[in-house]
Amino acid sequence: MSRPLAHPDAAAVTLAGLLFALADPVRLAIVRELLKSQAGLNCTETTARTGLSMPKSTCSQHYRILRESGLIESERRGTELVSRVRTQLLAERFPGLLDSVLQAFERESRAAARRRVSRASAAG
Amino acid sequence: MSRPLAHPDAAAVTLAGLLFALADPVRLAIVRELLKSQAGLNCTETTARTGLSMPKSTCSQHYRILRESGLIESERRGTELVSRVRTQLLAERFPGLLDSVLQAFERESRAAARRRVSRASAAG
DNA sequence: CGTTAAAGTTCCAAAATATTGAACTACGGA
DNA sequence: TCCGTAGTTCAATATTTTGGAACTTTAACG
Repeated sequence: MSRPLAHPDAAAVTLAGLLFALADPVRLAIVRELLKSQAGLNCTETTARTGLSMPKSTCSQHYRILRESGLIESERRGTELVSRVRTQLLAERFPGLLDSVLQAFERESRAAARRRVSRASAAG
Repeated sequence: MSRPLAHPDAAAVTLAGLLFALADPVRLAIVRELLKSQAGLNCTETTARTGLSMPKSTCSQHYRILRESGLIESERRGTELVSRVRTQLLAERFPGLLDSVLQAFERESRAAARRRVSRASAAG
């Protein structure tokens, strides 16, 4: 568990960094899951909830990238590392950005769900 | 200049694809430059205007990724390939997304400009 | 027509990144 | 103190990106 966790301040958060962090489907899913639970989640829980399966080392890497981009902040609680989305900082630095990405995500999810339904009714 | 250009339709445009395409600083700069010129630009012009220097093969690759993500459409005009941002399709598929990304880009550019100015006045 | 030039594309090797198993560190019980 | 749990780091492997060279296509010029 080693080194102290580095959290960039508002000025150090870059658009390129955020887009890079969000551009990975796994990380986008993690962010979304973190937003759903305002208490924060650890790596293991997130993996479980998103239904993604990945080794701990990969999860750890993704969290590091999310943290270093400024998207999330993490805090040690005993043996685990609990993370939350830095909504306030993000809203301040790039108002509307995270919202619109998540809105797009939801929009896409809804469309996918509709397609599943219509396929099922066509088949049945 | 070989194969016919493939342009995904609205339904085939995915958030992951768009974020991936936008997450590269070079591609983000290209998109921004394309938006500034509503007539469309070719690879060579874009490289010149953005001030980026890259070989043709790299430029071609970036354009292909932008095209396949649905961000831009390209049309052959003689020997060159002219591209435009598919603003309408994007607004339809993911309303507000591109806008907020570009707004964030401008915001960041302005902040960087301010920093340059204040550094210069501190030094002078 | 041939030739030449311009603009991109394709190919492929090298460079850069990402993934992941294994070893390791930290913490909290029993 | 010894175990088990949660994460991190390391190093090897796998994947992706970059860019030079060769190639294709179109146009312009004799």
